Amino acid sequence: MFAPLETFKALSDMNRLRIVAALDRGGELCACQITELLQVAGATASRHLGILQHAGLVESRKEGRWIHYRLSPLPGTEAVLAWLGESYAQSPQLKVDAQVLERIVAIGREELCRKQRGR
Amino acid sequence: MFAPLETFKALSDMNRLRIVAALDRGGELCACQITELLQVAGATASRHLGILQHAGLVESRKEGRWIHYRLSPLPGTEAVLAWLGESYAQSPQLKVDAQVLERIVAIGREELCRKQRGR
DNA sequence: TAAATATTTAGTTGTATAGCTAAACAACAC
DNA sequence: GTGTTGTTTAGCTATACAACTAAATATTTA
Repeated sequence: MFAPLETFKALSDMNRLRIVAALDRGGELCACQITELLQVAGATASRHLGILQHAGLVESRKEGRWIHYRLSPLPGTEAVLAWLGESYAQSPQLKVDAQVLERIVAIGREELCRKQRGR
Repeated sequence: MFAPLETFKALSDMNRLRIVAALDRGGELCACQITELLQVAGATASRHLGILQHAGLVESRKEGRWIHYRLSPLPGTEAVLAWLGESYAQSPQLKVDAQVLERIVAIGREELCRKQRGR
C-alpha cells in the first residue's frame, strides 16, 4: 500500500492515537499496560499495536513473556508525529490518559497483569 | 472531533489523497475536473471534497455555476502535506494522475462538462 | 513434563464508510 | 416564468473495520 495512506489509516482511530500519545510520554510500554489504558480486551489492544507496527510507527522488543512497544518514527513520519504531539493538550481524553498512565506505570507490570487476570 | 484525528481520517482514503495531490499540482480545480480524474460519480467526488473541506485541508470558491477547490493547509497540517508531497513519486497511481490531469486541464472546463453529460 | 501466563490469531457481530442512483438546490439562458 | 446545467443532499447497498469471545502460540515456573 502507498506508505502515506497506510500511515494515515493507522492514525485514523482514536484508540491508536491514544497509544501513540502514551508511548510518546511513557517511553516503552508492554501490551498489558496499553490494554489497561484503553480499557479494551487484550486482543483488541494487540490488533491496534499490530496495525501501528505494520505502518512503521511502532516497534517491539521481546523480554521473556512480555513484549515492549515503543515509538519508531520513520524519517518521513517524524513531522506527522511532531504535529500530533503539539495537539495533545486539545484532547480531554488524552489529558486524562496522561494521568491514568502515571498510575499504570507506578503499579508495575506484574501486579497490573495479576489485577487484569482477576476480571 | 479531535483535530488530528479528523485530518488523518480525511487523508486515509486513496481517492482523497489523489484529490490532494491533484490540487497540489494543478492549483485550483472545479468539481467536474476532480470527477473526471477519479472516474467516479459526481456525487462521490462531491462527498470526498466535502470531507477534505470539513477537515480544513481544502477550501472552495464559487464562480457562477462552477465551484473551484484549492488546498488550504492549516498551520499545523503543512508538515503533513509536505511529507505527503515528497511521497508522490512512490505511487504509480499518482504518477498516472499527473499525466491525466494535464489533459483534463488542457481540455477546459466547458468542454469537459459537455463530455461528462454525454455519458 | 505439566500448569500457568502474556500475547496473538481466528471467527463473529455490529457499526462506519465508500460507492451508486435519484432527487434537490443554485445559477445561468431563454 | 421555464429549461438547462454544475454541484450537493438523501437514500440505498456492499465492503471495511473495530470490538468481542474463544482458541492457539510462546515463554516461564513448578
